[in-house]
Amino acid sequence: MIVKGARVLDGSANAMMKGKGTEDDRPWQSYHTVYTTAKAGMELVDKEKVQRVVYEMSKGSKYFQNEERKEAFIKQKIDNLRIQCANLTQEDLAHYQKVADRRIVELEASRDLSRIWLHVDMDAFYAAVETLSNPTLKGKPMAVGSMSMLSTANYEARKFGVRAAMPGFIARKLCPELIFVPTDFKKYTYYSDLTRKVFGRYDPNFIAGSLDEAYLDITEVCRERNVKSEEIAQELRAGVYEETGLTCSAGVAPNRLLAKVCSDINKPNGQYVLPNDRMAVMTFVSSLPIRKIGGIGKVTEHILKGVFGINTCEQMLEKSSYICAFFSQSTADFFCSVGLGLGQTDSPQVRFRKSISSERTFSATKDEVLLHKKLEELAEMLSADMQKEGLSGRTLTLKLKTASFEVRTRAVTLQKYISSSEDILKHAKKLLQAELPISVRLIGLRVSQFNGDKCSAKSDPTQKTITNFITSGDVNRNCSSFPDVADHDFVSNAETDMSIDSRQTGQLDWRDPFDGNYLSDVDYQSCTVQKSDGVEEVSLSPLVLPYITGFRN
DNA sequence: TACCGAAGGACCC
DNA sequence: CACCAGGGTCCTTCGTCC
Repeated sequence: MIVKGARVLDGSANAMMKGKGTEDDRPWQSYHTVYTTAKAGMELVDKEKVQRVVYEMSKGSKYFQNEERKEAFIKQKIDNLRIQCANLTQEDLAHYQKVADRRIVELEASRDLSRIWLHVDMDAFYAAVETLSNPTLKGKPMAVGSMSMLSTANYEARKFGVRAAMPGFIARKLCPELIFVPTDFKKYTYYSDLTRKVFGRYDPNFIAGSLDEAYLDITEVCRERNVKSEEIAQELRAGVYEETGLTCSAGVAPNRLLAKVCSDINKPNGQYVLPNDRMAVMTFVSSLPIRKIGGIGKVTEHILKGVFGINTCEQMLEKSSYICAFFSQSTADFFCSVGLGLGQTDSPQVRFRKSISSERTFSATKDEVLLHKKLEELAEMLSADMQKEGLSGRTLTLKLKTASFEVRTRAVTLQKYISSSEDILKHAKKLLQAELPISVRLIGLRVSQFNGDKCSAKSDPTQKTITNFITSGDVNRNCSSFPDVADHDFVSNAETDMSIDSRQTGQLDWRDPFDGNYLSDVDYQSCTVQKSDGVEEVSLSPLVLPYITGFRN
């Protein structure tokens, strides 16, 4: 009965896009890839056609089959969550509503509208650089990358539906005229450095997100020069153009998460300013699709949409009781803060790399001699990179991608720190040996647990333990289950700083256990145990129904 | 129970 | 002709040891 209900829901959720029973006559509509969602410069693309071509080119391949497998897995997860959702009682809901409301009040209290953040994003960076060094490319559809994968495409190519993360052979099908240019990181780094010189004029401590984007705290420049953020953005973009001949887009907002969203709005060669005003932020966020938020990708979008009907950031708040019921606290915090339009506003920290790796794809083989040779090459490449960076580490991870695209990792942690190719190879061989025989299309090696990055936990386990027990997870909240440049930190800055700081200095000043946050954390815990008089009440703690839980059965 | 290591994923560019 | 990268970050779960 309930299951049936869930199916009905399933149908209606997709009905908006699919109409009834299109599964058979238009199968491509259900094949979603990361690169089929609209991007800047793709408004006029015949999406239906692109979908169809991508599907036709992919159908039946090993890659495709693996995608189907993963898709099925997620679909099942969604179904399960739906059922659990339907089983929530009124009391449960009332309880979680209270939890959510309290949390939202706390998050709201942490809102900081005192800083002005600017996010710069170069327009089709790699492609633009290549065009700069080869002007004959101007006006022609071109993409940077290879037949197997594209890093980016210029705007002419995007008109055909060609875009980053799309395999080249599919792109060529969409646009037979497409010119392929191999990637040349040296070139991009050179231009990236030029842009960064400009960024430094406005915020010497800017955060470089990648070669082509950065976050600047322009609060001080605006104040000192008594100019509006809009003018700073304008001037900065002009400066970048002057220094490099490249265009970029900018977004200005009270925090980094929103600034990033804003820089995408008037791309390319444009900017958008979201004023430091609570109402403006709430209005902005109310209609904003969750997928625009950094950290919410294809899967999370599917789940939130499919299970709770959440499409916009505002709906994160409307459904906050469900969110608190089904997700871990850090994840729930992130989602709610998205609904409030909160994001990081603190000053940048120096972040240290935590791992170094290299991996290579080749045509699938199970030839052990060949595999061994690949492994040896990788060990040498990795070792060379490590020497260059002066790194040594004690955890070695072997990564394999099977001929059927399944990814496996196997790791060992050694007593001593290693960096020589001999050491790496020696242990890598053992890891590989244990997996043979196997047919793989990719091998990778990664070293982590570097010498010198004291893991904070070791220094003072006791203190952490206690704090952790009470605050349950705030310590790692650095980024809820969503990686990336730490955009979604919504909670007070001191906390985040800690987890990052402690890592680099090794000498931590654990933040005082006092800021020991929020009663609500206690609440989260207590609701697990709540009414444990009747022993079987293990039910609905958010900790019991975790987010990405494997549901093996 | 607390930690940590290992394995698997989601996401980003 | 050809059939989907590579370099990272972080989160979550699980098993084992104490």
